[in-house]
Amino acid sequence: MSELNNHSLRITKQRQIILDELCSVTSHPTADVLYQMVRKRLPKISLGTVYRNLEIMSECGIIQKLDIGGTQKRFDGSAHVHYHVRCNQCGRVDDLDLPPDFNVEKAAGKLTSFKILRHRLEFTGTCPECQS
Amino acid sequence: MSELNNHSLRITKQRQIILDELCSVTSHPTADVLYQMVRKRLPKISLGTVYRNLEIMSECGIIQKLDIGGTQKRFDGSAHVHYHVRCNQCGRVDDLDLPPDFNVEKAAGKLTSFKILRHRLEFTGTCPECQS
DNA sequence: ATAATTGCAAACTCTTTGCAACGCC
DNA sequence: GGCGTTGCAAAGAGTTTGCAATTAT
Repeated sequence: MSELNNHSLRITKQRQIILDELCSVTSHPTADVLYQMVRKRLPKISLGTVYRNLEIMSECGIIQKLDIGGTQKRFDGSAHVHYHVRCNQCGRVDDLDLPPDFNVEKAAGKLTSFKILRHRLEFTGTCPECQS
Repeated sequence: MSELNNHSLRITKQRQIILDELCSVTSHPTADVLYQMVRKRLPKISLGTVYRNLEIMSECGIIQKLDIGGTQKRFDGSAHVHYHVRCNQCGRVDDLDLPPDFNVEKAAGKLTSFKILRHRLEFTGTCPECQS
């Protein structure tokens, strides 16, 4: 799948608007939420197109696909490495800008015969709205 | 090894054998792999029963449901907090017994208005078999 | 006795895919 | 014009659920 990098990605209005909408937002929307957002500007777009483009853009490293707890994948318009908090009640996902700890990858590397490539740290908590 | 007693949970042979098989293994099987394992001892068991019991037992804290990358959930017969490495090529998941770092939860708590409850640290790497 | 649990199959949710028409380069 | 991309709908994968029969306590 990494040969997608060699494909010339065309700039279609669908792709542009999906990326626009995703980047316009600090939440980490699921594909269907993003689909609803995009439909306000492109009423005829299909959900399949949204999925296809999110897949392609995350493979190209333009965006991130998040595989956080919960049944649906979420998408992040920012490609830089950072951590996340997920609300155990409503599922909301926020960024958590703790500095990425790459030393922990070295420590892990000493405990396993896996060749460590990256790590993911996720917090579960209760968001302010759900605390009341 | 975990016990089923203590809850209002009945000890059925299905439940007992599912737990037995899960605990007999250091891998982190998906529901369908575990189903195949259990079927060798209980050929008439249904996949739904396996799913139902894994759900119930993880809710009771007897086992853990892992929501690691990949399309299927995985299950861990051990309920103690620990980290995991997942192979980016074959999907195999191993334990990684780095001591859980609860200080990171305190640090995170200072950066967010979420009330932090727990954290999850997962590594991605290439397993020995896939390195060749 | 009675309430939890089971097997079965159908339903459900999320995501992917085949295909003919379309549109960017 | 060529070929990547789209909309549509159907298929796929994984999991959950309704129900009547069964079983643990």
